[in-house]
Amino acid sequence: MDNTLHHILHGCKLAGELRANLPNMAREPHLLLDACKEIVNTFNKAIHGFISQSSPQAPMIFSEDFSGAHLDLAMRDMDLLHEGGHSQKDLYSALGLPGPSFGTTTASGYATTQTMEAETIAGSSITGRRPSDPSIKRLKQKRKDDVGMHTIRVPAPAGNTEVQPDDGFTWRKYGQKDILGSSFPRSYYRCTHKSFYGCNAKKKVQRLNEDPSTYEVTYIGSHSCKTTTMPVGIPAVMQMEALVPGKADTRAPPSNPSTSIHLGSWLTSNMEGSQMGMNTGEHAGEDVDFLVTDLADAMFNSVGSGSSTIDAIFQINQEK
DNA sequence: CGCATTTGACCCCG
DNA sequence: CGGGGTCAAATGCG
Repeated sequence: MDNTLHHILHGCKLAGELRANLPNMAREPHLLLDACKEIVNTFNKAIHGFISQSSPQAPMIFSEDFSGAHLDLAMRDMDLLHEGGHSQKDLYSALGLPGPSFGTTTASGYATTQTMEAETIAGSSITGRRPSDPSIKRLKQKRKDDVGMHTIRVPAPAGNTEVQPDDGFTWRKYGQKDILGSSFPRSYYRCTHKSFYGCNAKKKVQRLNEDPSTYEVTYIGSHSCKTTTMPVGIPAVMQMEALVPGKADTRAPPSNPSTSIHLGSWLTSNMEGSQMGMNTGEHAGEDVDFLVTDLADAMFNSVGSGSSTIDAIFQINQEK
């Protein structure tokens, strides 16, 4: 286990270094690729450590989905982002990966956050409360135990900081609350399709004190409805622009305000989504689910002083 | 008319 | 006991 942890820590370190050098390496795609490759290899070593320790099913989720389909998507979008960039096959061969059949798109992966615990789903959200009937009590709320919470920071759309950013899902507001220590109220949303599909995805949107043009969005639960207004093949979270807190100068130029990628969130959401797709209800993959998420977060969010953003590097060519 | 938002009250947890 | 999360009636809007 020590060895596995060492690999993870090393991978985090490499990711941190990569992050620090991103502005420079952006002009050198092959260096970027090498750095990514090394990080992947390091985490792969960690994965192999887990393979030897945990159930045989769990690593399959990681190795297939992460190394295959998700890199496929990542590279597909990198190609979109980076005109004249490497072909996907080149990238795959450079990474030493077999690569999936090109031309197909992974349809999964639109869930925004990790899986909400079944207990939570069955518990707090449906239970109504009638003041006239004190015998009816709401089931216990879950608060601190919010497994599957994921927070990102999203800038307000250019031109109007009053408008909250759209993440591609349809949300229905169900509450607003003044929060202590915050000059802006917090809004509570749940998936519009909750009633139809039992989709238990929720989010909280909080405008930041220190930067009113930035919203902190906390996603809770996962979308089971898979409904999004975004084009097929582009994860909804990718439509949002994430910020490096306190580093406004690393932001993308304002010409393309809403088309950059928060890769950490994207990885998280994609891996989570595919995990949902293939997990048939057994709990064997749970640990790995968290592992995958944590690794992604570690690589792109937790390392260093803040979240990482790739929009400082690449710009999407909007509408071709 | 149906759906979304607003808003005050309720309830749980720390 | 207070803050945060949720409910649901009232209201708004297309």
